[in-house]
Amino acid sequence: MDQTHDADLRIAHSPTKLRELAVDRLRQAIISGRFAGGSRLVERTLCDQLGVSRSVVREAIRYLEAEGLVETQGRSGPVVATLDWPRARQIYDIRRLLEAAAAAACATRADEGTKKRLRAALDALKLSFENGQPDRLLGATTHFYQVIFDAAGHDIAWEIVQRLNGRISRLRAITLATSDRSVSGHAHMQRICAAICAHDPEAAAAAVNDHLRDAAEIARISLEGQP
Amino acid sequence: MDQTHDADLRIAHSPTKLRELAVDRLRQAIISGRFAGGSRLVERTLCDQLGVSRSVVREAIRYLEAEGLVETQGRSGPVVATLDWPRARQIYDIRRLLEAAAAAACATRADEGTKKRLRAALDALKLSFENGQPDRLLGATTHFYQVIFDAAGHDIAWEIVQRLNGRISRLRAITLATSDRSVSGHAHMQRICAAICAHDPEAAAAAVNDHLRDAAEIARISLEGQP
DNA sequence: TGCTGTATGATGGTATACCAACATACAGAC
DNA sequence: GTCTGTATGTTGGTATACCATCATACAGCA
Repeated sequence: MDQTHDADLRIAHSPTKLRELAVDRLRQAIISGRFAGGSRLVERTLCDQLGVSRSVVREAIRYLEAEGLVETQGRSGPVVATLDWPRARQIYDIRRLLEAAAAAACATRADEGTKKRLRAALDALKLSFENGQPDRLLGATTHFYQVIFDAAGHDIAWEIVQRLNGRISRLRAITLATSDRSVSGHAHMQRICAAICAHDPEAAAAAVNDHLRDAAEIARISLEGQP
Repeated sequence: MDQTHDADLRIAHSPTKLRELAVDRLRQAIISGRFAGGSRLVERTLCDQLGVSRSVVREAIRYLEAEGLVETQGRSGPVVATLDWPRARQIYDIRRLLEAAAAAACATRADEGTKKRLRAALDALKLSFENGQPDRLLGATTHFYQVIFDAAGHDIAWEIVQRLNGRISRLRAITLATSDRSVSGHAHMQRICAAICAHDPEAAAAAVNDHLRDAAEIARISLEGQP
């Protein structure tokens, strides 16, 4: 029996569970700002909104708690996590370390396929800058960095970065779209792409560092309300 | 009414929930190897073992899934996560980035209190090396690094490192206790402590890098079975 | 009016019920 | 012995029940 043909028939993905749908829906609602930072997530209300039982809601909340998007204060129920500048700064710092390392690794090992995907992601990113929809901008940026992390083989770091990005999602939308920057977000990513395609890990890491430092400064102004 | 006295009466911590106890107990059982990598975690069996209902067990499993200690494969129930060398290497690499950054920040800002705590942690560590119990060794090492992260103000990085350490806990016990190292684990930490107390961030980061590189190599040999 | 006590409703924590799906054992036929 | 069909048991996913605790409203009293 030819093993190749067996593989074709394999059912690789199980049906999506209600729980998974609920987690995704809730995560999106938090990230999009529909549930603002500090707001209560009342289980029975969420049951009505999501159309599922409390079991599903509770399990979803446990996931999101572990991701840091939801906090459970001692004696009252779950609350959407809030974000102050000191914590945001930590998140930007960690991202800088992990993203710079991934860009450097990607620059070392990028093949033609990777470069092609990266340039395509950069084109899509340029379109979404022109388009002006923040969600598409976020999605395009995420995809750009995902290409880098995939090529670098940094799966676990990507998980961590995705989680951290979830926690600062509101900020990210603002910082990406901000036009009063000395160097645009798109220009930063062009530099990252160029350094990777030139197989220059140090330039790639430096470009990521610059990008994240800029973004962090805009975030700081946004959160602290003063330049 | 004196506000100071009000603060004394405040009930700061809510009673521990069954759910929290179950998470801790399960986490410890996984970390200690009682539930080996790859083994099934059957909900009803865990209910009997923990003496709680399925709700509590399920919610605990959701947390541990989000932490990466438990994996849920498509069509069968939760399994204790396994660890191969490529993933372990990623974890060591990420730890190196985060721990080196924390040590450098700690070296920059360490006050006398911090230095004192660090030296005390190092003394306790030396005792546990002599003592020979792996769990105490792990605990002492964790405490040493916690002092560093606290002083550095890197709370979020510490959360991430703790989680990553949970995933490689078996490996950590082995690498810490290994005696056929060119530089002992304790000696590495002495160097880290000395660099921090000398306010030398670069030396602190370099010492952490050396420590983690050594540990990663021992882990690789342990997982791949060849020097 | 302010304070206290009581009733009611809302909410989270936990236990249990129900069902579908899957795994395994067993009987019967060839 | 091998294969098929059926029965039974196990397990996960989801819904619901129960209870304790807390918050709020309201009534009564000084």
